[in-house]
Amino acid sequence: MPSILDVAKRAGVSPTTAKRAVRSPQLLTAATLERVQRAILELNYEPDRTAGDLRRGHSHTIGLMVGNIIEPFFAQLTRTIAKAVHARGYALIVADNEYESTLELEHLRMFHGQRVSGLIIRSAFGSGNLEYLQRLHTQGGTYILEIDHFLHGSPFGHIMLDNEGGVLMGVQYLHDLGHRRIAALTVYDAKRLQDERGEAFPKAMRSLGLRLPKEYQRGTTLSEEGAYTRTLELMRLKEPPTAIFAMTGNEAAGAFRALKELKLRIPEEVSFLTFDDYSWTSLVDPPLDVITQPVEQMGMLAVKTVLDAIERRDLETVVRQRFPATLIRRGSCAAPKVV
Amino acid sequence: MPSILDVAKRAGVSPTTAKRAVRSPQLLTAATLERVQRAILELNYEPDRTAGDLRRGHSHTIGLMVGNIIEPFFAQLTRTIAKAVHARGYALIVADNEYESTLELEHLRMFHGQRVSGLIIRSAFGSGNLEYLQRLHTQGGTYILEIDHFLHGSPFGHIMLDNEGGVLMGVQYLHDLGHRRIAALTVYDAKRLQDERGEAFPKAMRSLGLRLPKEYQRGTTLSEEGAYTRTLELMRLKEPPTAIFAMTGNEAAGAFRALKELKLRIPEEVSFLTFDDYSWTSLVDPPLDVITQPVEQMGMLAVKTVLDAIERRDLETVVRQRFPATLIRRGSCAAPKVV
DNA sequence: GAAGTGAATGGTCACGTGGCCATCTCTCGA
DNA sequence: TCGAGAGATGGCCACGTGACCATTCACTTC
Repeated sequence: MPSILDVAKRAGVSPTTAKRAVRSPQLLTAATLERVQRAILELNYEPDRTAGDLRRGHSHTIGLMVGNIIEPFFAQLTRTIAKAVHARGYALIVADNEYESTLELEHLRMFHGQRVSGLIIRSAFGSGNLEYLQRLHTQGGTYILEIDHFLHGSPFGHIMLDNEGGVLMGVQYLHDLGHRRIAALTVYDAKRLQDERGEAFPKAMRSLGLRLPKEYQRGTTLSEEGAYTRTLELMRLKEPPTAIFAMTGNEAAGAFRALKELKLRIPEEVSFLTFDDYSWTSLVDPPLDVITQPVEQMGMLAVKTVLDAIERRDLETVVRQRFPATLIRRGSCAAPKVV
Repeated sequence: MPSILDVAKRAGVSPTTAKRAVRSPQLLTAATLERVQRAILELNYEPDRTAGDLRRGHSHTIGLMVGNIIEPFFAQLTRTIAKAVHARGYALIVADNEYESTLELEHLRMFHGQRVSGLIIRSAFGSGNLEYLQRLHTQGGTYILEIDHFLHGSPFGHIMLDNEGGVLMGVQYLHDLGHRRIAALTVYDAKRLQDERGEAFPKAMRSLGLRLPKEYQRGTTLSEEGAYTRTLELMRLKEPPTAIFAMTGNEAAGAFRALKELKLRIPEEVSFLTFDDYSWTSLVDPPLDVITQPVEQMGMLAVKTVLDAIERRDLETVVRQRFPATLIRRGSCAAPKVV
């Protein structure tokens, strides 16, 4: 693999001059510049970034840790972030933690070993790795930004949806349609799991004066399977909810499957509302009412924040930004049947 | 950021001894080993891979280039590959080419700059970057493996679906149900675009003695929008097809939307078959018959192939493997109406 | 007790780059 | 003719590691 030394030799100039053809061409004579550039082309020389990064003590690499790349939310986020990162000349290393802090720690070690200069992370549940992240920041000089979620007591910046506002908007929407028995597919030990939507739901219900029956309050695992099972249970209660509110797109798939299996007509027999506008939500029958996040905006701001901080060499700036949720109505929610 | 020198100093041993605690602990006395390990813990030392890679002349990084991370096929592939790559101690850098060779070239340059030791690539259309890939292989020592598609004249290995077999299986299935007027959503200048499914479809039709009317042969762009428009056109012909066969999951979404808008009942009025089993395909009404790919197997074999070759330092082995497609019947295809 | 042996530890250099300082050459004015 | 100054080019070292060779030391063997 040719190095700048080979280029220099071929062009008949010193290594320093050859380097300048790449990094500060204005310092060279047109003739010299051209000679070096020809040598670069002939040899297909491409600077070795790892060597440069080693010398400069700061890499051109960003780490991205998501929950699960397959979930469309993260896929979209990854894509936006990859694009923005590449546009500024950095490389993106990705990993997913499967919401598991043990696995996450392994990946954090890998990121550390690769000396990423920035890290955008959707943390696993539990604050177990906060200490490691802090060391990565303090000792490792890595700029860290949380996205979609943040750890309790985290000193880092974050970019998130206004979850509380989104949940309230959803509950309000259902309430205004006339629903009183609303069940959410969410976690009810939300404090422990630091799940904002889970915390916001009972609050929103209370603020609208709605009761939350005990039997509605069994939590799910936020998975498709969990939502499927829970929805079956809910709809078989003596007093089933008149509206189901899924807190993630994953859950929506499971819940929708359950409602289909029960042959319940939406929205005539039960209204259905979910977070996340996935491609299928407008294809099913009826198309679903959804609460969406501005994923692209969030991803782009994340990259800008991280790269600006790195390039300013300012690791201390903390950016905390909330984006508003948007409700899209398509017809899966309606006034409940009068009983 | 602490280096192995700091560890050595703290443990009161030479740098060489300290390194051995990390790389070949069996050479050290239990006492020495423990002293060094304590120092490592106290300093949170993590070896700098970029430095090691520079010295060894071979990085612990793999590049993955996909078409578009948002497409579930690629999302799933990325996840499988990321997992397998991490399991063997490598990092994964991802990029998507948006099927555009100009954009792809930029990303290839980035991969080259990062000195990835392996590259798994779903090439963009057109063979424009083949030369660059060959140089990356020959001069750069990068092991290259194509996935899902391969460039005409490519000297590299590839891992792919048996596209011809899959298309034939689909057409045969529809034929056996009694369909004679089958339209595919595909490209018809398949040779130029090197699209195997597009090439296989007319062949499969001929082999079963089926006519392919001229007006069925307008190509699509393999996009959701393209499939939507084309499906509307097809179903408005004087002699519309009795079955629609979408060649990608993307197209399926567009086509399904079009059929829904036309209020055509599936499968009573038109049968619908598609490649790719995406999460929504079983949620819509009716659930769709699909032809699936063993994405996980493909991803895992890809990683094994690439990493084995790298670790054997054998760049010349070429692996070419086809995986069979599977047909899943759910009820979107049935015998055509007798007219 | 000297030489031999093997285990344990230490020293040195190169990988390709970026940053810094040094040198060379040419022009121009006095 | 000479010196100043600027423009152009060159030399050298460090980043943190891996590879290789060198050294030390305790212990065995005759």
